[in-house]
Amino acid sequence: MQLSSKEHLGRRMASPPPKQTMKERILETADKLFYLQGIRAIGVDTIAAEIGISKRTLYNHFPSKDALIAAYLERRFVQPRPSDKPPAEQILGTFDSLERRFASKDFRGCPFVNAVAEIGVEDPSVRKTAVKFKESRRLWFRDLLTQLGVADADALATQLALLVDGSIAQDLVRHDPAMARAAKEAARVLLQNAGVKLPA
Amino acid sequence: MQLSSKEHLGRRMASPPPKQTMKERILETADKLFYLQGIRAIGVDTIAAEIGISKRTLYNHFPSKDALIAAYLERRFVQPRPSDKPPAEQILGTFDSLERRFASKDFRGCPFVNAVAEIGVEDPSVRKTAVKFKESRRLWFRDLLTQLGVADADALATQLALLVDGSIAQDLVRHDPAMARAAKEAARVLLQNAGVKLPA
DNA sequence: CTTTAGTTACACAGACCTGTGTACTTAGGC
DNA sequence: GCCTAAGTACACAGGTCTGTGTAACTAAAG
Repeated sequence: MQLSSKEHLGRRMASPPPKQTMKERILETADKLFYLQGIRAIGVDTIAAEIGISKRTLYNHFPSKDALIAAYLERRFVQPRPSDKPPAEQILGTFDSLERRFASKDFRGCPFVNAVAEIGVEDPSVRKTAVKFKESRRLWFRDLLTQLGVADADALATQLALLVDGSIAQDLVRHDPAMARAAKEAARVLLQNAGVKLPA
Repeated sequence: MQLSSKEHLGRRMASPPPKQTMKERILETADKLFYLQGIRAIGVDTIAAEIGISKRTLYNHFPSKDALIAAYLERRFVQPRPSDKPPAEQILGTFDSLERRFASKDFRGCPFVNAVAEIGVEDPSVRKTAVKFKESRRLWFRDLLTQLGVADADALATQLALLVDGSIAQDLVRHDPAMARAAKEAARVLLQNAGVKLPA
């Protein structure tokens, strides 16, 4: 079950490959379990056991489960990388990548929305992180729409964000990647209606 | 704290006003607490205490918490009543009523989506109920669109459902009724694009 | 009045969970 | 060879949760 003696990661800054820090190993495993099975469903013992470390070690890196949850959500927060593709293509590509993620059996909805549903009432910081994430994606849309010369880029960005979250929620319950295609078609109509010329 | 001696409901079929059956009282309270605070966050003790009954009584009406959860979700499943308003008005009215619900401080997202996020992994029946609900609303949209003579009513119904769930998810994290208005505007564009003539 | 169904009060088993305390081991750095 | 930092093993306190067992009570119906 545990293979702790076989590998000794966790040293600081070995010359070229620092491999993976213990903190990162914990976060990686917590991410997998929290996301796939739910934050409340997973105890710290389960996370430690999955890595093969003692619970004590986990608590030496994170003062509490709440801190681990916060770190999990912060780590999920990734900005989309700037791309040199045409803006319209980037926007519509969002729904293609959603469709790919929906097709995976490991997709379980939006981690931020799920976290709010699970513990949003008793931990307000979770909701704040979720808002930050939602807003960052909305602004990403808005920036691309502005590049396209769309008049009311702000309003349209919100609408596109609705389609993204709608398809995610629908896929969470239906497990149907077609939800991403439906969202893409709707997005296409909204973009065309705003005067954006779309390829093919 | 408990006022059990003051009221003695729970008799069977008194002539005109059966008032409220014990089972219904339990379900009503479970609904409030499960929805507002989360299924996992609320224990059966809390529900019993809130009504002022003993835990034993609760378990005499529901064999397990899982059964209570299932009944809670079934009870949340309400079909929209048939209306004589014009179909387009009914469709857009959906978003107005969403906006009203968002404005309430007691709105906490879609109970079915939340339930799937909370316990969907370990209780597959929850997801099945959620699918049933989502599909019933989609079909309600589809029927109205068919009445409007929309060609691909099925696809458009799916897209409208995405907007509904998207605005609910966004409001869950943002607490912003404007999400409903944004969804309504998007719906308007999609309907017009499908050839539906809209008032005002 | 007696029977019966529903309820209450309360204890408790068994599980699980977060977080801590403690003594031991291991591996580098100097 | 010694020191220090990190991890391990393991017990345990204190809390919560689901579900059950039991004896007493209450009210309605016959």
